Amino acid sequence: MSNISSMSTNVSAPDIYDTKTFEPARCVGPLISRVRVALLESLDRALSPLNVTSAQYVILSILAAGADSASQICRGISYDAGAMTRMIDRLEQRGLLKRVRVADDRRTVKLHLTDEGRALYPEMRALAMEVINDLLRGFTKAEARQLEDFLKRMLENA
Amino acid sequence: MSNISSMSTNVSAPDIYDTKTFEPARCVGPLISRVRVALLESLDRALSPLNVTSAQYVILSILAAGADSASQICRGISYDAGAMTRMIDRLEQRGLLKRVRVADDRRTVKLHLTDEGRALYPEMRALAMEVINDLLRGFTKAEARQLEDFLKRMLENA
DNA sequence: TGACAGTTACTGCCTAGGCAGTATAATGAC
DNA sequence: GTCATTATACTGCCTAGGCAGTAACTGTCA
Repeated sequence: MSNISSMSTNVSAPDIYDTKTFEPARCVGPLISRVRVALLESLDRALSPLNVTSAQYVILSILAAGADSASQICRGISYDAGAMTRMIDRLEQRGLLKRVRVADDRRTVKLHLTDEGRALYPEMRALAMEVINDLLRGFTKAEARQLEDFLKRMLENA
Repeated sequence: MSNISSMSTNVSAPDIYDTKTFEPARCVGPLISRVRVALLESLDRALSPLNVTSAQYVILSILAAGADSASQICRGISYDAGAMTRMIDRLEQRGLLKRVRVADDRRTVKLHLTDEGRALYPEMRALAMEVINDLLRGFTKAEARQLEDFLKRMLENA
């Protein structure tokens, strides 16, 4: 039993990996990294006809989900605030959103999709969905739900 | 059914996400990214007493698994060759490995762990194993194997 | 009211990966 | 044996995120 797990619970399941058999290059760590790279590459490829990067899509999808300020988005996905300022610069220059200063709190800038952003977002979303469906090709829905559950549990453990 | 999946197989399971219910911010994509960030943060924290970063550990673990040249490692983990040159610079400066020019192929530099690297690696490996075990806290071994299987299948789909 | 802490956005600086181009060395075709 | 192709490592340039510091602003509480 690892030190870390014994700190957080004293009636725990056995550890998954043990010193004898643990192979760093074959465990879930590298697998997750490689899946993420593969996903982002596919996503960038799929979105390139729209002249949008995967990183830009991520921000827009959070905006579309209801967030409307930079700090809100940063908190939501643990994104650096400085990087966010520059990301918004790019999205604004690309014409997908605009900064709107509001009177009731003059620190914040609200982020509004432009007409082009609003028109393009459903296409991005459809392309992203295709990419993920393709990555999950051959999965049953139950397996996909279980994968989501596993990932959520890992996040809760972190 | 998505265009992409219908291209690769014509007798396929139904797509996991559909246009009506797909929520970009809640699907497996962001989950995988966040798990990866959480894993790397924990790993950096765990390795910091050894004055080693998670990225450096990754390279060393591949060396320890048998690879011994830069290009081999780059191919193995899709790592940029230019970035690798500089990564090796840092690892060499840190005293964990050394470049060794060999006579039979004078293009390549073989990478050898130094005594310090060889001595430190088992500690890194143990710390990394603890981090991953902690992230998988509460998982049964069967669940962990299934998670590995899911990730491998996604990689094969990519 | 006014000091003060917290929030928000932004900027400069640093690090690190991606990509293109280069030099050297090995390999293969003829 | 020579020449074209490929492999390997490296370099310069670009982009982008992380971090620290700053300015403007808000809310709180003495």
